[in-house]
Amino acid sequence: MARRSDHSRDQLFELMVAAAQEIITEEGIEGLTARRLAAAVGYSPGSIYNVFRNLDGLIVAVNSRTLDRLVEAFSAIPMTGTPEPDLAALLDCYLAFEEQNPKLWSALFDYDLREGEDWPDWYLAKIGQLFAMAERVFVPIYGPQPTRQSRIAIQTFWAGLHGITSLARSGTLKTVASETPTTLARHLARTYLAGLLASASPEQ
Amino acid sequence: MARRSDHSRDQLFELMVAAAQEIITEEGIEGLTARRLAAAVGYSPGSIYNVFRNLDGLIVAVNSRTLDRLVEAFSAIPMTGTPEPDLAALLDCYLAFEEQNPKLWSALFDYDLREGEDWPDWYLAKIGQLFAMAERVFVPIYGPQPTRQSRIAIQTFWAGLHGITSLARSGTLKTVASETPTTLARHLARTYLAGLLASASPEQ
DNA sequence: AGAATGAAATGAACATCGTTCAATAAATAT
DNA sequence: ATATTTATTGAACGATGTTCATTTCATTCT
Repeated sequence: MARRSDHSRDQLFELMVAAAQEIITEEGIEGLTARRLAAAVGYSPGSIYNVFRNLDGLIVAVNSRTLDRLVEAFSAIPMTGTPEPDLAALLDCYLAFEEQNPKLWSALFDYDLREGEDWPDWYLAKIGQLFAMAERVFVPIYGPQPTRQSRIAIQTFWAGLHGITSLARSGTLKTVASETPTTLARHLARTYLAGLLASASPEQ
Repeated sequence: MARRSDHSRDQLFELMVAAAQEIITEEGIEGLTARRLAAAVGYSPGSIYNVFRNLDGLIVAVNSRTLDRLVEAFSAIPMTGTPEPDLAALLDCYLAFEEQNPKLWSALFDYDLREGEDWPDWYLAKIGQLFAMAERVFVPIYGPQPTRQSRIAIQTFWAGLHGITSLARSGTLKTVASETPTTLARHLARTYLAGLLASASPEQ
């Protein structure tokens, strides 16, 4: 039993990423095991390692596609030029995406690579794209060229947002916070932006 | 070989939590395995399950102690009554604690219980204590009684802070952000507080 | 056509892991 | 001294990710 050539290497890659995505979508990343994926694609466990260095490589591939979809969703948001509604729109898009893809989202942000593995550079660059999209919100404040201040602003806001949603996911927030993540996130957006405008105003 | 009675149940609990804490401190939570811990305390793997329902129970116990130390550190901060320096002091304490206990911190905030397990109520109550300590910062703004607004404020700020440090830990921030987590955290503290004061000011 | 080559696919094997539980031995009660 | 209780064990179970010698097919060469 060998050398079937039912699929090319590229087809096999596609097949496995698609199957992995489906498993994660339905059962979460804990459901993704080598034997389970092998059964799903009709190959043996060993074959996975002909295509990916290890399971982390597969997860990187799945996450990469999720990131692509997120970038796409972000880029579809028109900027009005007024920071408040633009930030709100970005926020709503972010929260909606997370709500519609909870398990894929967890794989994206709650999963740590095994010891010794690192996110590849092209993967991190993709996250950079996400920030570039988001940074458009601050153009009215900092101008069209990204500056140190505008980068700090978007990174801080996004990290803050990530904190709210990740604590909500882990269940920590639920018992400590009386409000929904969405409420907290909107509050953060409004308040943080107000603070930015206050700091960037002529008086100071 | 059985029934040694070298230690009482309580002593055994103490022994195991201490050993687990040491292992986590040095090698992180991945280093904590049943056989490894058993060897460290001089008992068999099975004995762990006479004291704890499973390894998650042990991790809860270790985290609980870390939380106690954090609450203690928080309560040692004197409040001046001016939000800006008070929030800065709280922030510095938080960041210093994390820096001094990186692996214990990860066990506290980066670890998810296995499927089916939940953080016990008394554990979540301890996290509530932490918030109560932090909420003191906003007394000058919202008054001595916790209100919906003051709770939203501290939860949002803390979640935001958590987001910055957790992204930094996972390595995501490093490649995307040009600034250190401390810089972003201080920026968040200043800006968010400015936003709060602007929103709470008479004009609006 | 037939033999040689090369690559794709396998699946048993290895070293782990958390957890269980019948067996055992020591402490205690009778 | 005997019986009872109970703490402790460690082998066993079913998982896990990963490896790699072996197998088998498709291709190429003669």
